[in-house]
Amino acid sequence: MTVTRFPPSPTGDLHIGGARTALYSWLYARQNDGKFILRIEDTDLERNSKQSVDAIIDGMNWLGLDYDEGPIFQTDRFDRYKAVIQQLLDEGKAYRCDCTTEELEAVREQQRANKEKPKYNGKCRERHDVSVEGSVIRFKNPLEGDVVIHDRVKGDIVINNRELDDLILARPNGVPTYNLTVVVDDMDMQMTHVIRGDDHINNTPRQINLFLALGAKLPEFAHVPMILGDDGKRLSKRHGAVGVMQYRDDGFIPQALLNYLLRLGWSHEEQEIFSREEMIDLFKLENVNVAASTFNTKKLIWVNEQYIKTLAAEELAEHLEWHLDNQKLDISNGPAITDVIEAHRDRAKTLKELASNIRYYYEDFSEYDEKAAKKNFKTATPGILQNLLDKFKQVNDWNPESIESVIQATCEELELGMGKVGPPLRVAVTGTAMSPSLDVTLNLVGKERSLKRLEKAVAFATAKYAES
RNA sequence: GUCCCCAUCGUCUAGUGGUUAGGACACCGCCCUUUCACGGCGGUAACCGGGGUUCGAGUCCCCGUGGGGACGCCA
Repeated sequence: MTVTRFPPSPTGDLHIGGARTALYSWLYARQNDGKFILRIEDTDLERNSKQSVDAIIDGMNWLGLDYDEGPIFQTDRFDRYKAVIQQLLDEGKAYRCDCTTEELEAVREQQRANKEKPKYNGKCRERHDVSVEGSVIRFKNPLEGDVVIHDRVKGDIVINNRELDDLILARPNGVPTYNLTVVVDDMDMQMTHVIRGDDHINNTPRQINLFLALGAKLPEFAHVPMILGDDGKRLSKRHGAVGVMQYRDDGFIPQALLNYLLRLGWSHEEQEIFSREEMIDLFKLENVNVAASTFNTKKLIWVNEQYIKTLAAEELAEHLEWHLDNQKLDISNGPAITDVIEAHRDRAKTLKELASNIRYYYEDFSEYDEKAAKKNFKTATPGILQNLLDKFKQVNDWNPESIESVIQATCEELELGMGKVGPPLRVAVTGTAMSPSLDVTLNLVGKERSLKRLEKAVAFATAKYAES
């Protein structure tokens, strides 16, 4: 069975880069009816935090990347790691080293000065007199020969063992380190595919050597390229949104973000929008691009718009709920939210924007948009609005058609074009210069509210005209 | 510095020896229009450089150059 995993270290939020490798791993598992595991790599006791664990899980949930096992915490598996390390020690595949950090740094300094790659010099490799107290345990990496990674996206990568050094498996306090725990876990969890960022390519040959030393079956490796910020540098906090949840706050639909992330560095013919099912069905590791790609918010926004335009109104309403709540907009007193969504979905780039665009259906406004009022409330306005108001009062069946016919009637009676009547009416009823077509807008605002606002606008415009 | 990875429009990409180098985002123009949008139509814009291989290279090889990554008792 196919088994993949996503193994973040809990030192921060779930980032865009992490979200994408999680997505790829998840897709691969789902596509092959396999298992997707969430593993928390929390062996750096200093830096990891409970909040980060929660943030990562929140992010995974929001994105809908469900896992079949986990979260598994490496800190719960220390006994197992210790046993493996002991086994390596017993078999002479690992050794104790008591070199001090100062010593190590001096060696590296020297190597750098000699224009060499800094690495451990193997001083303790053949010693047998190192005391347990205060010493680390190192892996005896092979000294010669090549390690070949048969990478599913990059192709074969060859690294000579001379480039590698004896990595530390356990700190003096016995806490195991990353490369050891990853290998033990991937071995124990029978990982078939390791899909991760290509910043890990350098770790892979070391891990392969460890797998080999443990007599374990090698998983397949797939290193996906990094995501860069628009300055060409690796994506980081400086490039705007930190965690994935920031995108929720900014009004993105999780599926849209997933869609964007999928297409960033992967493609299928000329398709841009993929449903969840299509993603699972069509994703191929071999189609993942080999080069790093730049994150582009404008395209993400475009993808988001596509989802806002096409998702079922009910589903959109669910996603919108958080934003309504966040913007303190109570929609219990007003038109059905799905109707409002239908009227506004072509006009919003984000859910955040959508939420703020629809306030006037549910709440009265106290002020007109300054520019809109200035531009559209003229000396003739009170008369026009009063004419509309009188006719609207007579309408019993409040619907788009009846509203439209009133507007037409006013235009004819006053011998004015739609361009003279529509804009002031819009400002009067919505307080803004933008809304869907007037028949739809007034219908949603409702008769009672519309009349009240028209009365207020007549008064406002009259007073304003009287001033000058 | 050493090792590894990479290189097609500004950005995401298609392209696997013969194409007018295609699509998408963005940008610009036109149309639609009571506003804001949507939409429709059209346009600008790319094979990093140099050597090979070949009848023929964006595509294969080599060398540069440029970018990214790694070089931790971080993961």
